[in-house]
Amino acid sequence: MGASKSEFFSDNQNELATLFKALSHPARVAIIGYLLKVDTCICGDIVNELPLAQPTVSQHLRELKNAGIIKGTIEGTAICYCINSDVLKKLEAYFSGISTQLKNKCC
Amino acid sequence: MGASKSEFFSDNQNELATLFKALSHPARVAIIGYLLKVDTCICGDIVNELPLAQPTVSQHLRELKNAGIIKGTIEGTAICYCINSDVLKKLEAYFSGISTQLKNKCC
DNA sequence: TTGTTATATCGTAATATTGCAATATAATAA
DNA sequence: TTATTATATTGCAATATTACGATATAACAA
Repeated sequence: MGASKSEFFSDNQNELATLFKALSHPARVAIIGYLLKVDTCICGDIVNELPLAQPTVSQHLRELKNAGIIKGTIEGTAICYCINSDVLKKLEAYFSGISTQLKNKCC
Repeated sequence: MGASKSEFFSDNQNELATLFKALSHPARVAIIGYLLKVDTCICGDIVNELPLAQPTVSQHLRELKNAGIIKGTIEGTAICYCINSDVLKKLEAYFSGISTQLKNKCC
């Protein structure tokens, strides 16, 4: 097969899985780290930061954008990418919720 | 190609990507949700909770275990799975760290 | 022993991901 | 206009993931 049976799972489960999939490659984790490190959102040098060819970086950026984790707006010749803080707050809430639930467990 | 160039990224980036990959399928998100819901760690009925065949569920459990997100110990005929809270705390810390860094940003 | 129950592994088909060369597009500069 | 620069898209090969039937294993029951 190869295709996930996503129709059998809840919207929330599918949404979370999509976000995690977007973050499931070290290049994309590195992109997030770089966007956090630079002070501004104007950043046209992500390609130079990564050990990958330009089309590959572009593909990774698109996956992060499709998942809603980053936003990109055209800024003249360059494109300005920045983190979508709403989505990352949702993920933070997911894990802090898990942490709360784990407090009373046996292991 | 198909193989990630993980050797070009840091250990931390690769570790995070591995954890996110383990969570990047709705069935595995559902397994985590179920393990949180049940009170005890003795849980031999994960297969019945999911709309997937037994070998498929076993495969998903193995991926979660390989990533270190869950632990499984033999309990007679059944196997007792439970969440590895250390790993989830690491993920919680990752996102709360991001949230802190985002406070001073422009978007 | 044989049967049953719970879970894992094997094998394989369908599909998805990764990476990049080649090429396209789109904005600005000369 | 013709460059140049920045980014995206196309096409394709290599590899990984997903799913499950068939089968194996391992513990316990009769």
